[in-house]
Amino acid sequence: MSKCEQCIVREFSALKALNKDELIRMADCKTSYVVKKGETIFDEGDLLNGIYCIKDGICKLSKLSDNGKDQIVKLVKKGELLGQRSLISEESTNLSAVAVEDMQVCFIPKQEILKFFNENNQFSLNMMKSVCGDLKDADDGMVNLAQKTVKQRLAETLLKLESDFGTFEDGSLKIQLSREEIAGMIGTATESCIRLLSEFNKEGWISLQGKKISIIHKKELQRMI
Amino acid sequence: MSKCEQCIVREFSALKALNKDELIRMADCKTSYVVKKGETIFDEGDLLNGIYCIKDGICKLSKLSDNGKDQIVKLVKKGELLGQRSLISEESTNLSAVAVEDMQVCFIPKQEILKFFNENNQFSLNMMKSVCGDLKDADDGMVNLAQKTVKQRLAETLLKLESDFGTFEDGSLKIQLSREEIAGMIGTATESCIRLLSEFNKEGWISLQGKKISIIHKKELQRMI
DNA sequence: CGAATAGTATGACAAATATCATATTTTACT
DNA sequence: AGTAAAATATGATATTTGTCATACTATTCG
Repeated sequence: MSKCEQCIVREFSALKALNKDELIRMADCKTSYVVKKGETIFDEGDLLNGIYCIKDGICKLSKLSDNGKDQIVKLVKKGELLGQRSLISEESTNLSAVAVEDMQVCFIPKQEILKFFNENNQFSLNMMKSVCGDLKDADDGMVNLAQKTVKQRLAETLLKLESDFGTFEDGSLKIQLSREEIAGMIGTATESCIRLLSEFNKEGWISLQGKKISIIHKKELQRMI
Repeated sequence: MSKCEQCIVREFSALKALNKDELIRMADCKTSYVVKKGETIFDEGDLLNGIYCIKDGICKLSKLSDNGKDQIVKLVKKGELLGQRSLISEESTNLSAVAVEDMQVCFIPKQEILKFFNENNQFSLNMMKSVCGDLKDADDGMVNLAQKTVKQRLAETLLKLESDFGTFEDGSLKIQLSREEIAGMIGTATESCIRLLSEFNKEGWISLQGKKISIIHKKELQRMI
């Protein structure tokens, strides 16, 4: 069993407030495992008995709509926690979490987290801040979905993917999503997403080579948001 | 200065966790005032120095989009708190709050709330739950905006207005919003909203008499969601 | 390696929604 | 009460976006 004390990713989440003793306790009760790309961590409606700490990789939080499309609400990456909302609300999840690339995650049981809430005020505060950050993002997301065009949302999403996940040396986005997943993020039909990507490509704003997407003229994308 | 101890609405929010001493302290430092319909409590970008407790009335939380339209993210009513997100995140607000009907609100300074966070764990937990509830609603809202038609969102919104705010004896919704505000909630153009309301009216699912809206056939509205 | 499958691309068309114009009704105000 | 202003209503039209069909390309798997 690896030690949480030595795990650097805890510094990126509410867990950074935990002291040495708490970290040892957490290491004792956590279970860590690997999630392959495409595998599900939890499904809409599941009752979670704890939260997940993402040691490596990225997953998507999404909700299946009646029309059969998967709306992606958030991408969660290394260092972030997963499942807090459900745990705090004491409800089953409203979203499912699926790995977008291979992941390493640790599961921390509910009882342990509740103890932290009770004994470590800074941990509670951190967690609150993190949820508040999500809320702000979601509110902004609503406004975008309601008031911006698909084209604007695509431009914005591409820019955000670049700033959140970075690029390889060749300039292409490190995070590789399918066209369907990008469509699910911006809330449009897959064909519309593909069409607009082609258009951006023809305009010379981005370049497409298979799944690799590179932003060529960031300014042009920013201008249209 | 009225006593928070005797104010019933505190039971409906995170404030219910406060003990007698804390309530007395809060009563001491709070300021209560009246907000007339249409008046602004705070504006996008304002730095809040505390939170608001709504003693009576309803306000809308909205964000102005570049296209000049106001997207309504949430309606906040009697008993709820306002401004927590901004206070916890220590950021300026991303939303503005405007009274939809005459209101009575109390302002509680930041320092006091922070003290409660530090000394009253149940208060923190309650606050967290409330923010998590907002997050769930926002996530659901995103999926609706992205995946449902304007017609479906209008039907859903009407049903939600009825269940959240109730009806008068004549069956009309207690909360009275302008067509523009309803359009701002469902994320569409005012004309589209008016047109669909007319259509629902002609179908006999709702009835319109000026600003008064009554749901006649709830089942039909539910069926189309 | 080659077939099967999933993913990507594009055209043609349909449906949903926004925009603009204008009429009508309601509300606010002196 | 009477007028100005705002809100509501509706038609005509343009634009955006979705859907369906089909082709092409990449990937997987025996």
